[in-house]
Amino acid sequence: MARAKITSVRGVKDILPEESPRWQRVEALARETFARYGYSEIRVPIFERTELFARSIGEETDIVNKEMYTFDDKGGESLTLRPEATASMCRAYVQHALYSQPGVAKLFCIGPMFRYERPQAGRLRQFHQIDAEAFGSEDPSVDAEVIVMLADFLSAAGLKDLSLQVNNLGDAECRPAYSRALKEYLREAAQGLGPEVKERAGRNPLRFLDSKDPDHQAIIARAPTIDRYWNPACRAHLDAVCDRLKGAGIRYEVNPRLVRGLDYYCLTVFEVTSSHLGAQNAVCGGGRYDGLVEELGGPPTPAIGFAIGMERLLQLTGGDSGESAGPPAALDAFIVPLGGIAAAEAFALAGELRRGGLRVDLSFGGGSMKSQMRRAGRSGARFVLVLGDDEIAKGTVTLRDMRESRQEELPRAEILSKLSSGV
RNA sequence: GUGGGUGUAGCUCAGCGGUUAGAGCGCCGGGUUGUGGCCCCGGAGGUCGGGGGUUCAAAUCCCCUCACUCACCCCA
Repeated sequence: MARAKITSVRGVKDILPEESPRWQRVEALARETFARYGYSEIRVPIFERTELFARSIGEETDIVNKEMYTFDDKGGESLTLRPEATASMCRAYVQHALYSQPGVAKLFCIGPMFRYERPQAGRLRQFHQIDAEAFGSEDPSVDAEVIVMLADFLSAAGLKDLSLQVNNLGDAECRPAYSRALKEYLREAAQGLGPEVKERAGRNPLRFLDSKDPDHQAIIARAPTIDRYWNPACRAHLDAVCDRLKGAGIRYEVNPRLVRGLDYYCLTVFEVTSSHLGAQNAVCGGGRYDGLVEELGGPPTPAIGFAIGMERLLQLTGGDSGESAGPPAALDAFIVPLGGIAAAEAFALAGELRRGGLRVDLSFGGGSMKSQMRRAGRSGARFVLVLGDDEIAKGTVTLRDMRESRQEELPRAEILSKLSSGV
């Protein structure tokens, strides 16, 4: 009898009716908040040419090396499900010449991302991000505004116990010097570690600072930090950002060991973490990427943005257990037909009431009065409309108030106005 | 890709070598010729994740495998 069940793919989740209202609330809050800062929504495709991600995120990153969902379409072209949104937004910015519009282009995008990783707490293969990007200004005030908007949104979402860390990764002038110094230090310090670790430390030394391995912590703690290598411009940029943040009353911490996993970041980077999330504790990460737009064939365009992890954010609101909020949308009325003729009448009545703006459901499949009333009770509707032979003969409907356990018989023509007036 | 934990009803779990595998919740029906919730009664629902082995006998012990989960790498 039962055929083999087809289950969802590893690392992806259904968002069930009882939880989707929470998603909608968060998305609405993001739209409202970002609009107050002058941001407009852009919706970009969830797949792009593989080349786009390879070129923007960086050939040496884990995302490009091992985490992309890449496939050839029927025309033989290599496409990839987006692992992040920034690259697509830059592509769209260039493709549609949004740089020719005046001022800073402020865009946001909400949707699913895909990375082929082993799932764990707070990490899925399909996950969702709220992404905001500001193109066209290198003013540190824009950096600060982006962070203030983020903080505004997170606090409106009700998140507490968050930690905001800020750093400056340097520019084309001072970063290479730091990178060299760190590489040299690691060559010595990482002697006793495995070949794989040493190889990685040599190829991308900054990323080593991100390691959680307890054995690495001592090495990281003694490693040179970038703050000693900042040139005056970078230092001034960070100071200006911090100044604005202080002015806005934002609590933050400068962490000279904060790095990001994508190659395109420069200057300002930041991360928001929570202590209530487990190992994957970043709710949001972001930073400046002044070279990326040009790299993708656009004019030299400074830009900065961030990505918020929706699943992680939602895990921090309303508790993990999640109060089940009952039916998705409370019904105004539930119709119980008794008998075969009544079914057609009930169907028509439901239509009238719905066109009148009410939320109405009805009992399908017949059954005894008792079982249909049970359905009515569980529907959560305040009012039940009973439509049986008696009522049809008289042209009436029995209106029962489920909360008060009272009922009255009304002419059918009066039902809509009666319910619309809210009892 | 690597390591640990867990897989028994829709859900949460008990049973851990011995007749036909259980509970609570949920679901369906009945207790009222046309009235929900509370209560009472009844019912449906399980290849005990899958495969192999040990044994007179396996949900229970062993091996393999798959899934879920947590952690590493890395990131939202």
